[in-house]
Amino acid sequence: MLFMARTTGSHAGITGPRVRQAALRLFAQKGYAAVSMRAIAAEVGVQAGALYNYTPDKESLLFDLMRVHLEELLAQADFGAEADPLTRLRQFVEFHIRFHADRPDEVFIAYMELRNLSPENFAQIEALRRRYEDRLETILRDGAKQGVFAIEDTKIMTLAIIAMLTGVNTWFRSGGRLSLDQVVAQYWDMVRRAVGAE
Amino acid sequence: MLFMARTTGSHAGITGPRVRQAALRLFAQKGYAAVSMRAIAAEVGVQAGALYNYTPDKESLLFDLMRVHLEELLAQADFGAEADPLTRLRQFVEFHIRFHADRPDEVFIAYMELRNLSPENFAQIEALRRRYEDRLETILRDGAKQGVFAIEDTKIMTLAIIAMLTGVNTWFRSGGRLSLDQVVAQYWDMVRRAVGAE
DNA sequence: ATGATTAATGAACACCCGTTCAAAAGCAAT
DNA sequence: ATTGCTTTTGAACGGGTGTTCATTAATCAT
Repeated sequence: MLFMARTTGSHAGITGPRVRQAALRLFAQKGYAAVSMRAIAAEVGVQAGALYNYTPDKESLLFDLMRVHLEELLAQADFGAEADPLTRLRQFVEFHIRFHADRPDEVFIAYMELRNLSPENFAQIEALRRRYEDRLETILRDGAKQGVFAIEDTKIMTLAIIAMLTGVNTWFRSGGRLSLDQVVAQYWDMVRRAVGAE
Repeated sequence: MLFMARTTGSHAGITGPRVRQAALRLFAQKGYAAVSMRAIAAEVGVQAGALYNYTPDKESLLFDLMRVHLEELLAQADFGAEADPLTRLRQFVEFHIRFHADRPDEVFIAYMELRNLSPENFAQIEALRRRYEDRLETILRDGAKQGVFAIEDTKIMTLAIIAMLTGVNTWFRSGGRLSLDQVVAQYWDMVRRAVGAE
């Protein structure tokens, strides 16, 4: 029993993920404040009370969605410090666009629903986001130091690039006029020029 | 009585703007769905019922704030077609940053609360925004045609530039490390490079 | 089959929502 | 002081909110 997995009496293993998935979809579609716990429960097919087997409260549902999203972002955003800055910047641009295009709902929530977090949770999410921004800024600083980039202020450049890249999510639709490959190529052109490379 | 309590009768000319101002502030701070009509009324200093002398319903309050904001944006965003594209692009960048920095609440609402509009109102706001984007795209197309800019896809470049410039609002604070003049100068550098000018 | 454990129900709690409207209160002109 | 008009009140409407919890149902180990 001590080493036995918790298989006893539950489709909790099924309901739990379904709750998070329903919350993600509804939060992204209607906004956190406009989605009731009863609406989430209805989407899952249970009563509202059952949700509290999987989350202590509504805000934790939102917070966990954001936290997991940003932790995945950080886990995958690894651009080895051995490569040259231009290569690492290209990797960053491609990674950012593809990662975000794959998760439109998570991205939307993580940017739009920050107001609904408690100050403590807000600080945690902001810290994760800051760590991601630092990955890019490190690349830019390395490139500037080596004379590969011509950048006046790496902090501004960092925020400008991320804003530009994240903006793709507001209009890109798979199956539209442009393939994601084309989008990546064009944004890489713009970023490369903006940092003054070549 | 040393302090006159708020009285009734003939304050419409004052109350109306105060309602819109309170709604703007609260919507930007807490989000549309999280702000009650009673909260807006409390900010103004009246009862909730009085608000309905100034708006038919809550959504119209939001819609009018967005509409007026975008109409002002369009009214001021006039870059004469006689100047050369590079000058007009510089004017656009400077105008966009300054106009948006002056109205953080309006900008925030107009980007974040679109979900809370009815389909008809949403379409109207989107049309206004599209007209603004077209002002920039016209500049980019003119410049590309004259060979002043090297742009593969003007539509993408338009959206990328606007996303980059609007991103300033997420971090710029008056009295911070950088003056608005410096911000304008740096973003102009980035945009000029991105479009391949010079 | 029994007992233990877990998950889900459904009702209840206290409170908040947007909106309406008759009544009251203020103002300006007579 | 009275009349006509505008503005606000305050209560009410029907319904929705997040959350709790005793009860019931479902599952698994023995």
